[in-house]
Amino acid sequence: MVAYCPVMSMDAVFKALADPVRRRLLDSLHQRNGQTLLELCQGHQMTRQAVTKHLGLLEAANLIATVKRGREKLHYLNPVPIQDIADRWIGKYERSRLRALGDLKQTLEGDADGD
Amino acid sequence: MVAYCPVMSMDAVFKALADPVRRRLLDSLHQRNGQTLLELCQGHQMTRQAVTKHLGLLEAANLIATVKRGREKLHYLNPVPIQDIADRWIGKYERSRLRALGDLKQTLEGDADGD
DNA sequence: ACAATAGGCAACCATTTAGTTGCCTGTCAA
DNA sequence: TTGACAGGCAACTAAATGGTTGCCTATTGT
Repeated sequence: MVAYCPVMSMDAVFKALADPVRRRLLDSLHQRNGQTLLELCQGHQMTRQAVTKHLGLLEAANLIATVKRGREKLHYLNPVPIQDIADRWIGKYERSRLRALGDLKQTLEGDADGD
Repeated sequence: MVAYCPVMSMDAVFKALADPVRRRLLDSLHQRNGQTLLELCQGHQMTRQAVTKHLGLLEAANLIATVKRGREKLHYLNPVPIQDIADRWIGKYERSRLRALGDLKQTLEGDADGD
């Protein structure tokens, strides 16, 4: 097995997820894994080549893995980087959830009254 | 209190998080909430105006809230949209974590042997 | 009153991005 | 073996992005 690099550029993952087309592609693979390029093009109002570029970004971010089978190419979802972001980045905001808005509330009150 | 709209364009949140500068700004507010614009500019190798634009995107995505106090502007982190994405989008990939790579493994084996 | 401070706004520029078209290669099936 | 199918690659275009400079307004402190 390939040793998984913990954060193969977290930035690439964030950037890859920034586009709605790419998120739809991931959603599509989530529904049915192992689709070919043409299958993934279904329902997207753009050329095959455009979809290829999006898939290239997803692959660069390690969000999908591909396998060639004969003349077609199968695409597989890799949810690990998403999980990684959830753990390493989102997690810390989760914890501070209540505190953050509390600070704002306190400032608003202090501005008017100082209580 | 303002009724919080569950998903005030999830796309805006993803796009806002796509830039490392904006993630650093959020991290900075996470460390010390309620900073002024000039405070947030500290350590960023760019003009105040550039930072203002980044903060504008973060505010549009509802990731920060601002309060004017005199001539300065205080910025407060709002972690709710991040939480929202974690719950509504990332969550479903978490669940399929094992299945996804399992599919790929099966294809690879099937390609060679069919076991 | 006035200089300094905090910030807003608009125009402009360079780079990146998202998409296109056109053409080429490799595989499969009749 | 040859035509159809799946996909790769490169050049080009339009629009979005990230940054700048220049100037303006409002607040503050002396």
